[in-house]
Amino acid sequence: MTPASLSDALHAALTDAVADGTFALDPADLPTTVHVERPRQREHGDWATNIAMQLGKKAGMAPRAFAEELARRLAAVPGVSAVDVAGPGFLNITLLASAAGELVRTAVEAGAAFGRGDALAGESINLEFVSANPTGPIHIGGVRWAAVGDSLARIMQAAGAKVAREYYFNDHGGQIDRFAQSLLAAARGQDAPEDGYGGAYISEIADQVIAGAATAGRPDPRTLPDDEAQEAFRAAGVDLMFAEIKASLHAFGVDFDVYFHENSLHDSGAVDRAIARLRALGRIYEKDAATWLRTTDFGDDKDRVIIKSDGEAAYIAADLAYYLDKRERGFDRVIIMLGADHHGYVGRMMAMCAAFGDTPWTNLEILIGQMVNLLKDGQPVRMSKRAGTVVTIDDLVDAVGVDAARYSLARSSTDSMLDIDLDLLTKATNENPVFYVQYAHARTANVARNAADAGVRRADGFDASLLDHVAESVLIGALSEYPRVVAQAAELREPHRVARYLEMLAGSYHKWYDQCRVAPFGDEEVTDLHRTRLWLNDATRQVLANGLGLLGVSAPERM
RNA sequence: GCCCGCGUAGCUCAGUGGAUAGAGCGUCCGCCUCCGGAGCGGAAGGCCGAAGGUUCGAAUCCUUUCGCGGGCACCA
Repeated sequence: MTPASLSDALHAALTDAVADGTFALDPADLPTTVHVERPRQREHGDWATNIAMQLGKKAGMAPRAFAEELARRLAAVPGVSAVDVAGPGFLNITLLASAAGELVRTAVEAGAAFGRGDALAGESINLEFVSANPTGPIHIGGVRWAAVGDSLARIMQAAGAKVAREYYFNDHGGQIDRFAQSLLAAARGQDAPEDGYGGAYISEIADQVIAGAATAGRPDPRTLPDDEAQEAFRAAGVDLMFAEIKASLHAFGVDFDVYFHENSLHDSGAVDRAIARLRALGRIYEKDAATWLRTTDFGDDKDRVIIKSDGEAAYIAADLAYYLDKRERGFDRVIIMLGADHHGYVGRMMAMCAAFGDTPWTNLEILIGQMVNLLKDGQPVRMSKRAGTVVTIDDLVDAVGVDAARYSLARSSTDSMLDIDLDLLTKATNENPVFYVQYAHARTANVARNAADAGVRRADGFDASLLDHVAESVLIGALSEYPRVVAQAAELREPHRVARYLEMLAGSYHKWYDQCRVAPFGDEEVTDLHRTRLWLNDATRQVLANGLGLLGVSAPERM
């Protein structure tokens, strides 16, 4: 019996009681799903619900009386061992070991599919994340979105959604011009321009541009007239930077389905078409030689310039076209992950969405994540390219490896600022909870090996009623929560829930391991208890592997 | 000034109205005669920033307030 089937049983009991008039409620008053949760205290049973406290008053009954009646009906359900009413009206439910343990078989047999669900079935989602400017390597701030975004994509896919990962590549505009100027200056041995980029990577890329031109038999770009030279460095430099970013992300385990170039929106006329569309809808006006979008009609603080008075498209013009492009590619849900420093965009982006006739927060969803704070010796360090204190995605991976990096970035809520202490990270890797979880997985693999050596085989027997140790019912309860954790993480867009869940599951497993032996001692005879425990061991292994997979973290057989 | 996020154990952080507020790391005490001790058991450590309110019940929701971070362009 799973929490879902228990929830269904509760719902059925409520429906019956309403139908026969015991509860003076309208069927519409009943929630579609009755929420059950694992009680904090083990003595409170396997599952608990507060439904009696929610509905009692509505039915004109004392919550406890309501609970008593519901308990009576639920106790008759097969698989339910005991139902107690506690406190103000909690229903504490204990399952028969045999009923609870069936989940173990379900999990093993479902394999990699265990935990997949339909919470997001039928949704076609475009998830944009990272989208760092190609003016330098991805630094530690951007890495957070790489880890969280990719995990979110995996989780939403597990929840049944069709997801495209997308990276928006800002290869147009002033920042890129400054990047090109910086490359040119470095190539000619000059100082970086005002507001330019001065890191060591700039001269490295400049050298590569020069070398690339030589290989291709083109003239040395340094010798061209200024504007041609700058364009040569721009075109080649952006490509090189792009390749580097892509390679770094790939090494981090993150591959995008689409790398979308902003330039293409301008070149293809998509920007003009988007503006024409809005003009036809009456959302556009001209003022002070600029073209404006009336975003204040849709809740924005002020109207936004989309074509500047110098005739150039403002940044948001490309956003209009990009959003429209995504929608026209068939995505009914466009999700964009942005850092807190871009929070100011939300209002205008939602207004833009509404201006097209779409529904803000439904067709367009913007997730704001707080920034990463870099610490050294416990003190915050301001990252500066000149001071050499920039920490890139590659630095992080070199220091701690992909698993530890991804896990530590994905395990906390993006609503919270994240402190990353480099010194701590580089020397004390065992302080990362990822190893606690991975070790649990390695341990399940080891137990399985030992069991196999001792001649314990799953196929020879499974008797769920034998899983009656407290540690086993706790572990089974933990396993049974996994599908709902995945669904919830997907719906709330919160991958960290999966990580926290895995830590809890690993804890339950370690405790079980300590108390319940799987492989027989010495010449002890192999019994169904050993076999059934091997099922439980393997079910845990499967869930740990599935969960780590959603985070893009490996599940090692040995450590 | 206005908008958003966050103030929970020594540190880093979970906890989308429920029962005695949790984990990892750090500190202290135990456990290798049998599945790997990267583990387990136990202890210490909290006025959940503060004050009001909502209700059977608030770390969680509302208001106010203090502190920290971020944002308020014809930059991208």
